[in-house]
Amino acid sequence: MRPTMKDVASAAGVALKTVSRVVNGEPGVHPATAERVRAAIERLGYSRNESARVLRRGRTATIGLVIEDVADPFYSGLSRAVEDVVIEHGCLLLSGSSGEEPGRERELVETFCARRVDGLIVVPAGDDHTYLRPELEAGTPVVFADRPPGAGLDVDTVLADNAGGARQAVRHLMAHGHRRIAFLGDDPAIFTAAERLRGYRDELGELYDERLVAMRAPSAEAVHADLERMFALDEPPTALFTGNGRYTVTTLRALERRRVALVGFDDFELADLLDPGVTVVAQEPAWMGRVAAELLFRRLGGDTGHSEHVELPVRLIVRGSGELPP
Amino acid sequence: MRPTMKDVASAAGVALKTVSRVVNGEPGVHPATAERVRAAIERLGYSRNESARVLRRGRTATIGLVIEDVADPFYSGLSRAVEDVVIEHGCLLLSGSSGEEPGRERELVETFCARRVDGLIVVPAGDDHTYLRPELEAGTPVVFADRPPGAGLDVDTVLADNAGGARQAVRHLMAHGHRRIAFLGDDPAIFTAAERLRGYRDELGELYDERLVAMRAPSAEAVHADLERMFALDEPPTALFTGNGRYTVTTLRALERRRVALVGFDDFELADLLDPGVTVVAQEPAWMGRVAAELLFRRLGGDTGHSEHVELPVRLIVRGSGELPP
DNA sequence: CTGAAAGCGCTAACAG
DNA sequence: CTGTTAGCGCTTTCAG
Repeated sequence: MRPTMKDVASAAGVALKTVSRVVNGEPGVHPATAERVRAAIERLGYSRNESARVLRRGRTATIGLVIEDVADPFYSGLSRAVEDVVIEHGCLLLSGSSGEEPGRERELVETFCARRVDGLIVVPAGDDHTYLRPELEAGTPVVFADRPPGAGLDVDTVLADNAGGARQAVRHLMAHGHRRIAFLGDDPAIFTAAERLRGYRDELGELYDERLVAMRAPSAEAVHADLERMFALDEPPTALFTGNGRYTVTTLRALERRRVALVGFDDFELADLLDPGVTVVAQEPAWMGRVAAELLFRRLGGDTGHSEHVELPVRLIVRGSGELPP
Repeated sequence: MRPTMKDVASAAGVALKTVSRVVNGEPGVHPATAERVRAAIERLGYSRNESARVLRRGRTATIGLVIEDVADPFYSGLSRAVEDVVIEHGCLLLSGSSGEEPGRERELVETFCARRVDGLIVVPAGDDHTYLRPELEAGTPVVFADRPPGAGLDVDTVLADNAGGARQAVRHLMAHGHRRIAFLGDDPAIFTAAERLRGYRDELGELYDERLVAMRAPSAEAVHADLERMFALDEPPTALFTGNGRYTVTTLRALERRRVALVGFDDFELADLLDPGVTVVAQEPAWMGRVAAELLFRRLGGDTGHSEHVELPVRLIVRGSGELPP
């Protein structure tokens, strides 16, 4: 089996505690003794068992991250930023993808909690988070990112200005002469989709027409069908506003080479290389991840103030598709 | 503090061990007793402390994954697949990005090992992995993915057919009449880059001209400069072969709207929407991740056969850019 | 069917 | 400067 501190201790002819001191760089060990211990460690190939340490100290130095899907560029960008902050703080990251399934989200969170992660960053899939109550009461800080928790939970949140971004997109298209602007977005059960719809609707005001709205999961078939339906209207849309990165891409594919004005929510790689370049309302996933992680570590550092609600601005990037005339 | 098994035991008026039996679904507990225990668990909000369990049982039910960068679509696709397999096996995934730095790779691996992960999947950044020796001797299975370990380490590997893919790309361009085919790739210190160069060179044979080869990190400036240099030659290239996804994108950007035949290694989203569509040699990161993870779990299941070396095929996807005439 | 005791490998508290 | 002791919360072993 693997050598333990006890083995190192007898190999070096010292007490267990002395080895512990050397391993943890605690002061008060004679240099010569320390050297003997280090030699024994080297010789036996000893490495501290963190599990035992965790059990004794009560902190795992581990953060849990639940996102929707690591393979989605938005979330992988967020993950990487979280990871960087976590490492800076000498911790490790346990992460999992919920796949937009509330049950999976809950399982992941509960498994992370059973492992006693020191803190949790969650992009929720569901809208009932009462199951987190005991964990919060036990003192585990939790930060929700991208989407808020279900009702009745008072935790820190880091969200983007979804409604404001949607307003900006619509305003931009209207400034370029459009009056018939369609919105293609995800199921409004998803917070961000609902918020973007709200912004779209608010900005359009009188011009709002529900026939120009389609909200469901962005399959190629769904998007194709929705576009066909809208373009067959008496007054078809002259511009499109797509509700997220995946929607934008699916829509561009469905449009084939038809040139229709388009603004998408979320930036994506190569948006600039398409013809025309795709005008987008860009979020910064890495920024969101970093802010959420830093907030979490502030809580871990002892900040027990009121829950904070950060709203990250978004910005319009003009590239051509949003400036096409009606 | 949090309730422990002991607390549950006294609340239910049974012994510690009985609670343990109920929590673990072990047989041999009277239904009525079990019910009392479950009620106490519910009432106290008890959840088992996995750290203590791990310490006692010696298995963490955790797999470590070291990749280059989660934010890179290739690795995030691989990650997601690994994660799925890991979850299927009731385990959790600890992951980290090396950022192509050997030191960071080693730190991550060692930290994972100190946490006693049950197994490790590594996309190495460095080429010396002797530091893994003690871990391997302790019986921790390790699978290398995408790139092999440094000399002297006999472990399982899952690699793509890099050289074959490069040969395929070159053959395709030659079949379309090209004789001056440039190669833009990463630093050949990176295994995949070196292998692709090898395939490119082999296939070109007599036509190989080192002036048409540029290998370094794909910054916009570097690629721009390399292209300028090559296009200024007496016999400039009529086609380009780019060594990975990031290189392809950087090169497309540097080319602006110049139409040059191009085949890229790695597929990427929107390759089909560009004009012309980008012909690529595609790998399947999710497949690689799944194969690596399944191999790892076979080892964890007790398979102690010789180390395996899986080579995953790649496939050419024809979209237009690779079929442009000289 | 139930329980008491030992101990996983480490750190905290306190002596020497 | 060094060592001893107790115990983190659980599972394992063995005894009722």
